[in-house]
Amino acid sequence: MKFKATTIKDIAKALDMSTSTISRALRGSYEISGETKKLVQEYARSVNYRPNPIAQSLKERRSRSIGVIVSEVANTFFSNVINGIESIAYSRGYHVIISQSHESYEREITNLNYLSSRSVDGLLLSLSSATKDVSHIKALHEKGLPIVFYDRAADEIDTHKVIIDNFQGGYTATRHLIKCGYRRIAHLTFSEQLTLTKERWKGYQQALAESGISYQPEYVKNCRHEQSVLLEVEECIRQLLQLPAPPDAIFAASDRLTMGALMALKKGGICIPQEIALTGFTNSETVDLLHPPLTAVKQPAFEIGQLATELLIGLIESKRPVTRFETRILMPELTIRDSTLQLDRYQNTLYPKLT
Amino acid sequence: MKFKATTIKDIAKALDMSTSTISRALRGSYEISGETKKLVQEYARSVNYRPNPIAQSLKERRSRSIGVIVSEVANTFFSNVINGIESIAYSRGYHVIISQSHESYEREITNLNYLSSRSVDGLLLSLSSATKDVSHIKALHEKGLPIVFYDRAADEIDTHKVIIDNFQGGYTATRHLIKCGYRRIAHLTFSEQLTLTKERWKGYQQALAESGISYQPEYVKNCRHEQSVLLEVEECIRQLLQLPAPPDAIFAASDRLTMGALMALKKGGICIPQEIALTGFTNSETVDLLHPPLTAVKQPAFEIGQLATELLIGLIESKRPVTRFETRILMPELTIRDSTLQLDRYQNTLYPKLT
DNA sequence: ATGAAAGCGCTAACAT
DNA sequence: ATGTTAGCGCTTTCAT
Repeated sequence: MKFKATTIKDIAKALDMSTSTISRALRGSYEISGETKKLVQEYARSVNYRPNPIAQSLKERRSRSIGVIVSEVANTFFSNVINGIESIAYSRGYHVIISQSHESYEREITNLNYLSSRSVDGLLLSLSSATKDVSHIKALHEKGLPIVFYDRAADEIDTHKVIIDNFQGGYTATRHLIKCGYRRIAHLTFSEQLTLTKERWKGYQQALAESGISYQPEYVKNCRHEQSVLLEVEECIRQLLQLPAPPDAIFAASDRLTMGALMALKKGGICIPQEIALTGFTNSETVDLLHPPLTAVKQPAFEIGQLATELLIGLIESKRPVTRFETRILMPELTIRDSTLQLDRYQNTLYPKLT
Repeated sequence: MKFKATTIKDIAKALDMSTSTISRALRGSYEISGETKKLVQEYARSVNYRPNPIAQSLKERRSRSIGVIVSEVANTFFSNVINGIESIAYSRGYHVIISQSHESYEREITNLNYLSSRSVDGLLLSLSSATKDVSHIKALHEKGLPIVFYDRAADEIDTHKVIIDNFQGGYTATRHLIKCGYRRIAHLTFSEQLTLTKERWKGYQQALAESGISYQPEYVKNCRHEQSVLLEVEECIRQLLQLPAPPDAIFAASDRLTMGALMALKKGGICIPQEIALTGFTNSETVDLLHPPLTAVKQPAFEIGQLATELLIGLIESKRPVTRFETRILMPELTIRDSTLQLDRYQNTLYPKLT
């Protein structure tokens, strides 16, 4: 069942030369006469010769491939990051190997081990939401494996990072709600150990504080992603609506939470934005087609992938060890649609003017 | 910058044994004494030894990895197929390498060459919509590379295939529209060379014929995916609506066409389903959250991935050449939502009764 | 300008 | 039960 491809040896035999001559001729070495080169290259083409990258990798101790760990490919944010990664990797001659952590710490470790032993030349990493301890990553990094974090980075590891301004994302979304006139704003957060979560949360708090709205801990609900997101979100929303002063708006900190909230509210027959406003992070491409179209913060996923890949390839191809690392911060963007409403009742002077 | 991992040689030196003893001990060969085995295995663990899969691949002429070509990871159908593939591959000890063809014939060829030269043990393939000629695939297949097609298969190549009953999908969707009372049903198709397209189209025709509705070629619009899908679909719909008897319903044959149609109709301010009904193929998970929730045909993407992977691994691990190939046909499922409406005006006897 | 030979890490046929 | 050796396909040093 195995098929055998043409090797350098085959060509050498056919042309009655040595393997080294073939190897050199194929790579255009200056030591080989033009005539021989031409002969070899033409013959190679005629038999459709392809160098065996496995053998090359073994020899050169590099694979010209980079490993990527995403949470889920079935998430628009990550699939667009992948497209960004591929666009750069492809043009620089690298291949991309993708694994999914499915938000599991164990799978993250398994994948990491696989990829590193598989001799990827570098790693593009976004932490799983379950990851609390990053020593497995640190170990690889200290052994010299080039790693670039994207989106969800580990503070403890000093390497290149490409993230977005999560504080700003949380701030802008919340600020928009406040400007619209909402005052009782709930916040759906996820994995507390991710810096990203904390930052978005801080942005939320800052926006509240600036407008003199007091921070209410009971308005903040953490979804641990331990069971079905939808169930978790439903439960959170149920609790929120049972509060003596239920929120008039929700800001969800992730794609899945945003969709979960939309689903849960619909299921509960609650009108958006009339009964409650909703905004959140999402990269969904059909956000305009939803009911209602969602006011949402979108991350520059494609650009994140591109930038991270450029940095990684820089690391891989650097002649001497890199010791100065940079953190690139991209800006998320809020698009206002119909799930948040400019409330007339706040157009007057009852509340502090907001600019 | 490179880091050097522990090799069998290192262990052999440290323990003063031969590399073959180490190799055998590590793989638990019966020829090695329990004592030696234990010693070696413990030492290996203590130095965190990992076999180098590149070297293993080179030696064994297999990589324990399978290549997958999808059109786009950023398409729910394909990302769910990938999840299905991974779930099986993972448990059988295979790794998955994903490439995207982006519906381009050239990229399909490049990826195919890369993957095959990269010594994947087998290939899971879905044709790009631009692929008309499959001789590049045929060549690989004839060389003995195990290939399983999923979803979009090449008729000319005799190998395992996992597809859905596309005829049934087209038939059921159209039939549903007819049952609702729609009579002027348009059909948005894509790449004419794909069998899948033809089958869905046939299903559409059959449903019409059974109800005595004459087939109107001007109701069938082909979108070539040559430019932005949205623009193409918009143009198609514009043409449809300008017909003397514009359609009262649209059946779209692919995910992107369905979303494109929804977008175009919304943009044109046309109400669904009041002014025109819409149904189509889609695997979007947010289909319930759309406005309106779409009546749609969903493909069992996860199962397709699983089944295709099982068949492929069967092929890879088969002792003798497989000559009898099977085509597994899964059933798509129509879910009725709000983008199609039971029209009262057709509840009477004006039109032939439909059961 | 070309060839011979070693070696990347691993496995396995063939000794012993 | 363990060691020796060859070889997977390629690159590269060292001869010639």
